[in-house]
Amino acid sequence: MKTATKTLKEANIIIAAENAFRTVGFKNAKMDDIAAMAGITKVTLYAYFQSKENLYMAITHKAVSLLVEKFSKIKKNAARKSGLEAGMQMINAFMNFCEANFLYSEALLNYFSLIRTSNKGTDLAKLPEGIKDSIYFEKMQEIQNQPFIFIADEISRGKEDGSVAEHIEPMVYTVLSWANCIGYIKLISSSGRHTDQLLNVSLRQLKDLNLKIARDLLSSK
Amino acid sequence: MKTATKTLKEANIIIAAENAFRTVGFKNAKMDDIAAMAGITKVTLYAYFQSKENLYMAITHKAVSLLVEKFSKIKKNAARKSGLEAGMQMINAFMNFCEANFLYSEALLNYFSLIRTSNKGTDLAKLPEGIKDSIYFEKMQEIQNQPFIFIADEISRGKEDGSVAEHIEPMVYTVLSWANCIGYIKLISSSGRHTDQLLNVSLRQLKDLNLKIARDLLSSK
Amino acid sequence: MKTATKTLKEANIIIAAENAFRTVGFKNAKMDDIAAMAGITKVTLYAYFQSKENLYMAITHKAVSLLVEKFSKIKKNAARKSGLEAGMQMINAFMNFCEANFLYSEALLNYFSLIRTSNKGTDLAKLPEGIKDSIYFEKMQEIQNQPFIFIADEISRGKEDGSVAEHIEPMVYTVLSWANCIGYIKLISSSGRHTDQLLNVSLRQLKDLNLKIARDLLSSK
Amino acid sequence: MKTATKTLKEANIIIAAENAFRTVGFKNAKMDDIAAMAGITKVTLYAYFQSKENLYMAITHKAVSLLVEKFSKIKKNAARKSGLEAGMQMINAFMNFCEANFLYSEALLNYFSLIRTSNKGTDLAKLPEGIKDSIYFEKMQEIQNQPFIFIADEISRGKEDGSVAEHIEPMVYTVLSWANCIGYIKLISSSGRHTDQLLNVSLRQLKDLNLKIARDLLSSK
DNA sequence: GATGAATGAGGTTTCATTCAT
DNA sequence: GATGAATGAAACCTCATTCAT
Repeated sequence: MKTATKTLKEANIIIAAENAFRTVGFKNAKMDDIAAMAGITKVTLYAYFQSKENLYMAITHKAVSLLVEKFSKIKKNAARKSGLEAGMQMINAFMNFCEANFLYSEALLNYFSLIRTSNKGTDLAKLPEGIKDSIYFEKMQEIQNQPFIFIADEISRGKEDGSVAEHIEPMVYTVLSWANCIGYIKLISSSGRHTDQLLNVSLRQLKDLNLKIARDLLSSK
Repeated sequence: MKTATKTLKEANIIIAAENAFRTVGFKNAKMDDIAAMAGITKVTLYAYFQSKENLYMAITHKAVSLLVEKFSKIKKNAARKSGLEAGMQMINAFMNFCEANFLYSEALLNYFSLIRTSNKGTDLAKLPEGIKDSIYFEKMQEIQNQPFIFIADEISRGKEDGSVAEHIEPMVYTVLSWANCIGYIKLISSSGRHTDQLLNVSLRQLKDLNLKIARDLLSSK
Repeated sequence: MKTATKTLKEANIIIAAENAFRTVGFKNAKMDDIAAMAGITKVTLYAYFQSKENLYMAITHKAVSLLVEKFSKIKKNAARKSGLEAGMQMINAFMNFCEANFLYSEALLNYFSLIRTSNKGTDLAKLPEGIKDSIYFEKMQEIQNQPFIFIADEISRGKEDGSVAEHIEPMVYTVLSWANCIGYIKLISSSGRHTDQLLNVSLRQLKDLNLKIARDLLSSK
Repeated sequence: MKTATKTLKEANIIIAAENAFRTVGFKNAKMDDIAAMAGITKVTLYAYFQSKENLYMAITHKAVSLLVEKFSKIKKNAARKSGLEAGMQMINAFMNFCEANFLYSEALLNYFSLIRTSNKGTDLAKLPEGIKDSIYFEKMQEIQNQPFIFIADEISRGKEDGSVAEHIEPMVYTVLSWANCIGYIKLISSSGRHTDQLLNVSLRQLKDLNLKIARDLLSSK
């Protein structure tokens, strides 16, 4: 099959899988159903993705790719803005991205847990079956740091253009911001019942506060 | 059976399950093995915990209980300290607790995802099998907010004793701090490879920074 | 416990078991329920009857005992009637007994199957667990032939008093009659749907015919 | 799978099950073992037969089918013989069939008990689990009367050709004969110990007598 | 003996994954 | 590559039976 066709088919399958996982969760989603939704057979599904885990990993990879793409666009469009602005835009974009795509944000977090689990010692032996030789797990390891680098780069630029304070270590604050975003995301994920309230706290307020703090931290003299 | 005995046996089983989950992960852990480790039969295991999911939920409940217990002690011991100090101790304790107990912190986060999943609409229909009518899921819903309340209470007290700034809304900053902690925890969980480095960032540095920011935020005039 | 009390308790339990078996069948009846119906604990139930099979065997024993009792009465009351009359009364009584007590008739037949199953070779090794050392199985073996003997005795007497033909071998015709009864019982047991019709055959007609044939056979010169 | 292949595989499984049931009895036979004997997995076994009960019902169905087949052949071969002869051949064949196949005859009788049990009221609610929606139970209901019809047909023909007496109602005497056979079968099933003696009665003698009586009844003017 | 808890054995089910055609 | 059938692993369940107190 020509690569183009193949890529298209893969994309289709991934979309079907996303729908399945989003609707009933990873565990409850059945490979049979995913295949049916993608209009193919289960065996064909396995021809493309060698395991359910790998399929999920493909979604994870897609999520990071999409995020990197967003960051890339921001970088391009914000070339004339300050490093601080560009960085803040990325952080904001990350939060929006996660809010808009619960599945993707869960996939991201799951990936983090995964590499922790697999590294109790130093080897990858403990990786769940289906991940071991997952091609998408390989791919993930290649790009997992890219989003961080995008933000750190802007912070560095900000230090040069004066929008970011001197004493800021780019990667430290990148990771810090990233962590704040993740925490926010994880928390709001538990507020499904009341879409904009958590313990009587307005999520919008929380988000704005989070962004404001990040900005203050970076620019504070 | 006397309640005391029963509770004791449950605790034993939970410990066995924790070991299993910690060692091989939730999915790979076998009910048979857990039962064997607890020195009982699989059937007896099912008599106590009606499903694997419920067993995991019991661990989640234990995790929150332990955390609440810690907070409670801090509250008692810090009666003569400022509200700010007490609150910061709790936040610090939360981070330490999660760092020390990866299983517990994962259980906590998993719980958050779960209640999100179950609330797409308004009903609990989408809950995975085994969670429905899980007694520990019930129990969780009763205590899930307690840790937040502990911290918010201290912040409130801090406003009265002047250690916390006037404009601080206790629950907003509680949730914010909580989110920061979670983000930190989630990130460090992915640093298994290099136990104290993540993207060349020192985790200790990150933690201290996180705490410093929280303290500054709360006390800033 | 005094024997009288014990016997009473046993009888109570057997009645409870009969109800259970009659209502939901042997397999579906639960020892727990039987115990509850008898107003005792399951463990106490086991103290009296060592297994479910043995309990069923006790019912079988009761059934045969009741039948023997009936035959005994008939023998006593028909002392002045001919041997043919007495024998026919017994055969008739057997049919009525089985019709009135589906559970008893099934128990009887089941016993027959059982001793066949256990005798593939020459030993009792293949007996189902719970029968092996069943005290009621022992007892059954002692009385299993009694009903036959009662009938055969009357036929013998009939040969003497001239009501039964000379050439009739008592036990052969006893067994033959017995077989006819069993067949009739077994067949009507499948007519539950239409309580008095089987393949458009009136059961009363069938029964009368059966009796008439038996009588003709025995008395035919 | 092609129907032919499927039927073949089913037949294989049934043979394995027959062996298991014959050897250790229905209750003691394990689905795992039956599967192993059939050279498949337990799961596959369940894919073909949805429950142990259904598997047994399939055997019952096979038994009736085989019997009907025998009757069909007799009918064909005895086209030039009298109705009486043909009918007697069928009755004889039935006895031989049951004698030769204890498992089949037990299955037949069990089926009779079953439909009685299920018809206490008017619904099928009381059927043991695994029988409800059993496809072979359905099938059984379709063919359960066929053997009777075969015999009744021959008796009818006998009335026309004069070999059977005028006053004989075909179905009444069919059922009567059938009952006699069943009774005989059931009795000999309990004679396992002494393969040709029961209460000192020769089984062969009993059988011949049974057949003679049937013939006399049908042909008696 | 009575009680509640535990056990052992095996039936049933669900799926991810693989095989054979 | 596509298809239907099969597999393996483990969850889940029901009960008769037994243990410990």
